[in-house]
Amino acid sequence: MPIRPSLHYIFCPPVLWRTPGELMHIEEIEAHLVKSKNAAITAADVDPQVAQDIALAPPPDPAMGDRGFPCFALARHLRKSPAIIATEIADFIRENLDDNDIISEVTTAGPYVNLRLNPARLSNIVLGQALLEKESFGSRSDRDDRKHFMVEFSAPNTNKPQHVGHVRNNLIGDAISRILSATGQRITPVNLINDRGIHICKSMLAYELFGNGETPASSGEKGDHLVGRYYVLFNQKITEEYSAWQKSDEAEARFQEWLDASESEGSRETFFAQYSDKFFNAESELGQQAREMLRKWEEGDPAVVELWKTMNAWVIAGFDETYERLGVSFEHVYLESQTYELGKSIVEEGLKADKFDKLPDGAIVCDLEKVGLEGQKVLLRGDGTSVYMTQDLGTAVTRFDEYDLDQMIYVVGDEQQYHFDVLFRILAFLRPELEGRLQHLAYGMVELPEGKMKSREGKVVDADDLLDEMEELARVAVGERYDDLDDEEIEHRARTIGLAALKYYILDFAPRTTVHFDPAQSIDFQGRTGPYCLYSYARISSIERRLQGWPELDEEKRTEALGSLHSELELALIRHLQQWPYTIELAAEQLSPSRITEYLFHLSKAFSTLYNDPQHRIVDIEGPRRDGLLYLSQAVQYTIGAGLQLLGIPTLNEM
RNA sequence: GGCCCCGUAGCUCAGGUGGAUAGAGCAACGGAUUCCUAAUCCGUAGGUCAGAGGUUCGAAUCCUCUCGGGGUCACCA
Repeated sequence: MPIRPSLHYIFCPPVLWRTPGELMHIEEIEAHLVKSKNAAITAADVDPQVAQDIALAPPPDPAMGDRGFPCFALARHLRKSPAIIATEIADFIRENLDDNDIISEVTTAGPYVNLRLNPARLSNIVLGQALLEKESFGSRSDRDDRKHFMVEFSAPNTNKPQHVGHVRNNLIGDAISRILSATGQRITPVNLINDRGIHICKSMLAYELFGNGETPASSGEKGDHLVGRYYVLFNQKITEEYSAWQKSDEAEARFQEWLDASESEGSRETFFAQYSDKFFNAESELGQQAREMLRKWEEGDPAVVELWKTMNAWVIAGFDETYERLGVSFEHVYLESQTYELGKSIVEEGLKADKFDKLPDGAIVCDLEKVGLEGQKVLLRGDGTSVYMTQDLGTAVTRFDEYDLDQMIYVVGDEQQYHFDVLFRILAFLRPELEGRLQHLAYGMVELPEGKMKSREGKVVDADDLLDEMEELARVAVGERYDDLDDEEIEHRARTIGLAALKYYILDFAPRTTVHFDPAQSIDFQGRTGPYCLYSYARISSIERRLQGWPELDEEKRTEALGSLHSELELALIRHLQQWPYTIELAAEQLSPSRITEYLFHLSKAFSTLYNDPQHRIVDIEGPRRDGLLYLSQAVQYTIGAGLQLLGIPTLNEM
């Protein structure tokens, strides 16, 4: 994995253990290597830009060195073979090393130049920084180019409980907020609850018709689940109504009209499948009632508003419980019922500025050719009511104004990519200063073995059920290992382990990936998992207990201890820790928490390997190297803890 | 049909501006515990990176085409 020179990682300068003239930060090591490489290539009379473009990367085998780079690209400029150039460049670097340079060896392997770092120096710098920064190792608290990001995620509808798809959204949004925060940016995480609209009226109507006044209290059911049951019921009822209607003469007439008009050979099934929306809007009795309910809601009809308030309160209380269990939170929660009209004035303003057009029926549209796309987009209906786009335009502008934002990130499924493309273009068209300041973090859908989840049919993996199952599995696993734990401790461990398993599993997929989720066998506690990382962390705690705390040495003894780490397994861990700050940057740059899960597994794995190695049993080792190993373990623990923190996973000292 | 995403080991997935031998987990097979937690470790096996062209010293990665899967193209959200 090459280190990207474009990463502008800047550490807060540690105040301790600095010897004058010594390299002190991880970032300075990288910068020094890049400088040496660039100087040598430039000295060979090559354009500095060419030198800059050649990236340093760890060689395939650590035995070859810490960093290396190829010389192929120089052959063209120097008219010599890459291998000869590599030799000359290696010679130059070697001859120009400072006294006591951290680069301890320069070698070539054919056309590659490889640089080795002095292990004792590397160990002192990397571990020194980790031990100083502790749980915030790799994080920045501030930066010169600090920006204010708002991250919008979750955005549930109040007609049903949340499922795994929402869980993925919640976890990605939460982790990205934490990760960006760790890079020193200012983050405002927000939710936007979709609490109004025809889909909300569906569950309300079903409840009104069939609910018999039951409540979460009377039924003992969580509010969002109760409401979700009526949403499913509504869809059952309308499916029944539709099936019955399909046998009517009128339906037959519609079918014939379609056949004649389209000259298609489609079957009845295809026709009725695609006609269902029209049926809902034009023929359905239930559809008629739902629309009537929406109309009354918009008019402020007291009875409808009262029902709406009651049911939404149930759902939102249910959501709060789920968020609490998941450990995600928001700085501000927007309700669509309070924001859905925000965009109207902005659309009007665009019309006055001649950017939008008015259709004969009064609808205001944007000609998408003006923003580099085709077709047109309705921004406001002819009757003056708003559409999704209206509210998104309004909330975006309002947020930039109210929060003094630099960037806005929407965590929304990739099915809405086109919508956000259009939204961002129209926003930039209206407000040129917003150009490039909005991002859509699009993530793939979560699919079940039997296909897509269907909330309307209740074919979903429910978020609360999933959490329950994870905890139960963890409870069993804990129970198998200990028989002397009190219930409270078992519960605590089961909750943490179950949550770790779920979060790690979900976040280990790159966001773009469509997740194929098999509830029966997807989540494991073995191998590359959250519990695996927790386990490494807990083992280090057990070393601390066994050895009665971490060493506290003076600077000289400590330097000696850290400098005594020299085996391949020890150096492998130190090199992993060296990568940690860059890993956070990379995860932030790519908006991908999976960079963190990946890193944590590799780090935990490297630690487990050392831990199991007979030559590295700390209890069997004495003197400075024992202290060195203890410091190393402590640094690894800080880092695993820091990483899990970015994923929203709490740690355990015993599992 | 237009646009977007994807196709890598039996399964699920990684793979940074193109660089050295394409990785991991699970599953399979074989080992390791008088020991700091076996939710562990070590090893074996498993790949025409969908296919074909092209660019390049060098392609899983960039370009073109083909095939296959998904999404989207509403006055829904």
